[in-house]
Amino acid sequence: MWRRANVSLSTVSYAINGTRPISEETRARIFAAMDELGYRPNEIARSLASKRTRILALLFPPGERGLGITEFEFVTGATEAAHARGYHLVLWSAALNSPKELNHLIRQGLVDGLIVMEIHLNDRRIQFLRDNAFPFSMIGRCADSTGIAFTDIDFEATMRTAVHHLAELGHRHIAFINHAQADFDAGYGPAVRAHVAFEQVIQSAGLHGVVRFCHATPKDGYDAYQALRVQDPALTAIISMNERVFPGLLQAIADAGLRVPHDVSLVSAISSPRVTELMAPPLTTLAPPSLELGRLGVELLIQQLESDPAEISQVLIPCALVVSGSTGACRNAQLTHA
Amino acid sequence: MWRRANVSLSTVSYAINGTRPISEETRARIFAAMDELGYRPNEIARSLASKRTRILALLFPPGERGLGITEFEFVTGATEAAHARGYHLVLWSAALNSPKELNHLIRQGLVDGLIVMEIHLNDRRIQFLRDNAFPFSMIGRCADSTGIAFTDIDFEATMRTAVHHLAELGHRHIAFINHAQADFDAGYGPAVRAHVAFEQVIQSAGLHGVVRFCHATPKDGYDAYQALRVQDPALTAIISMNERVFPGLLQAIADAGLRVPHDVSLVSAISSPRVTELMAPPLTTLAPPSLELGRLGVELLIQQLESDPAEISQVLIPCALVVSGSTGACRNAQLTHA
DNA sequence: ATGATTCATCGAAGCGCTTCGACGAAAGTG
DNA sequence: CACTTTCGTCGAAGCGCTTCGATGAATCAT
Repeated sequence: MWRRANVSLSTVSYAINGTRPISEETRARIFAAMDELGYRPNEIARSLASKRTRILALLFPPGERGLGITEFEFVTGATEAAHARGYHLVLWSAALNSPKELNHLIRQGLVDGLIVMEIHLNDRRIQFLRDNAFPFSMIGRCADSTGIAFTDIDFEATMRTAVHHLAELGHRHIAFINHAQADFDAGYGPAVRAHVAFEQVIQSAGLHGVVRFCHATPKDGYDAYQALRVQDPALTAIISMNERVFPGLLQAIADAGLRVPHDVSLVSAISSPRVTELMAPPLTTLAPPSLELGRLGVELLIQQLESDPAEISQVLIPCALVVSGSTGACRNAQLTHA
Repeated sequence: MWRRANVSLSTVSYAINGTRPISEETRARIFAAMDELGYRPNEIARSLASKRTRILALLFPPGERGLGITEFEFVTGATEAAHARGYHLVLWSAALNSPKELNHLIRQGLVDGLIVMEIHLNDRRIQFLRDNAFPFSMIGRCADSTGIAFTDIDFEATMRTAVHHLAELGHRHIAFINHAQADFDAGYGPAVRAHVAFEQVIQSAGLHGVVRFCHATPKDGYDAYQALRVQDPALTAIISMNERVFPGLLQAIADAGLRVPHDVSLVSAISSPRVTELMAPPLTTLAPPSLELGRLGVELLIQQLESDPAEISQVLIPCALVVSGSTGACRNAQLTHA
């Protein structure tokens, strides 16, 4: 007990948590004793007594989409934000993304709330959490996200930036290579939203666009370029959601006797410049604000947890355009106008 | 209370934990009631009572070394292993890598043990944990790792694989591009061990080797190649620890009127094929067993925690050689022999 | 049969905190 | 100056489990 500072156990608690007023003199005595003895309150005991663990869980994506750097930065950003707010972050991985598994985990009472990522338009996990009124926030969003705190990429603004960048360089015929058809059909958020945004922006800018789904392999990238040329022979620029198709794309372009960016401009959407700068030429990239998204995922959850009438915020952030060696003036700006 | 199954609270506890024998019939009744009511024992309460939280912390590396995929896979592997063993994994990030911060965290009693990564030869964190007899395992190892559970890349075997691969192709003059001098001087494990291993393997194979430190930028890669050519004009192969130097390396080689792999072979050591396959040509790579290392970090810690006279294991795993387009037969195999 | 074991179960005492109600003492009110 | 407030502190009652010692029933050896 806290005979060391001549106060009762409860007084120590009040001093640490600021739950009740404590005289300046007593508080000082307590803190002095605390670090004299190197004392740290036991988190587990506090959690049990207060019914708040100050532990958050990040629901981890399953396998391997993209190169993982983006996801990794979510984790990094979230971890940092959590620490900054005095919370701990635990990782819950893929397999348990079924409602049943999820149920087991949240019933354990280990965490105060969840950050969910890799959201699909109709996500069973989200529906489950909502039904059970368990606190959570999303990195991404579903079809109907009313009343749910989330942060996501602003796909519309991002696509507008990409298309305008190309349009300013004189490109009129632009292709969009999306994730695989299966991802789109499964309602994977980025695949659907970027698709919709692309068509919208192309149309309102009066440009000519073609779209195509593509698996994340060089081989499929190669085939995709050939198919696209058939779909639109006047094609001079390509925006791709998946960085792994570029080797194939570049090869196909070279095989066609064309050069990047002289004949064809390339933009890598939603990927890390750390990766795309390795390619030759280094790719113009729309870099997602991954650290920020991770950070916000945590912030929005904590806000919801700590504000009395739970506040729900929704934040969209566009990707940053990093212009590099794969985009340039359209070779035949006049021709395509005709 | 557990009137639902007509047993006492303690009997339920024994049934769940297997702490004492329970008749088959009673156990069945208990489990039936459990999932009828959707009951999950409260982890926090168990932790408080049992003084074991079944939570492990992964001490996260700070900033940005490499492209992060390797580190990310540590995290993924560790998370999965932890779940498989019924543990939770929390992330503790960089800033708190000082002993003082670390002390605060472990005194909170939140975690049973630590997995530490990005180990330096003389790591203050390790010294601190050892002095305080706090359970931990390392991904990596320090100068004196006796009595500490760790898993690490087998740099010697890895380097042998790389050099032999090149030697079989006829290369006799091989360069090694290490991390930055500062990392080496700071005793960063991979930088030091790979370096030593390279020189050792080169010597015992009777080859000619040159080594060089290099910052992780294309610009420094470019300069490094030029300097290496001066150091050894007969150079025909380069092994680099850092994938980010390759664009510069490739550029410098092209500027010298040479081609990869026709004139110069390139090997990317300790990096992800997922990244190096994006380059042109795709790079021959020594892929670290990252998932496995993450998994083992957890396994070794748990083994230590659960075995009665704490067992300490140490496991080295070599990188896998993934041969790709950047290595080929040495152009002037005969010439260099002279 | 009878005492000695073993087996399955129960009740009670914590684990180290938070939080509620209470209680003196100092301060404000008419 | 008696009377209500406010302030700072204390003791005790849990939080939901694990674990220890104990108990009664069934099993075993003699």
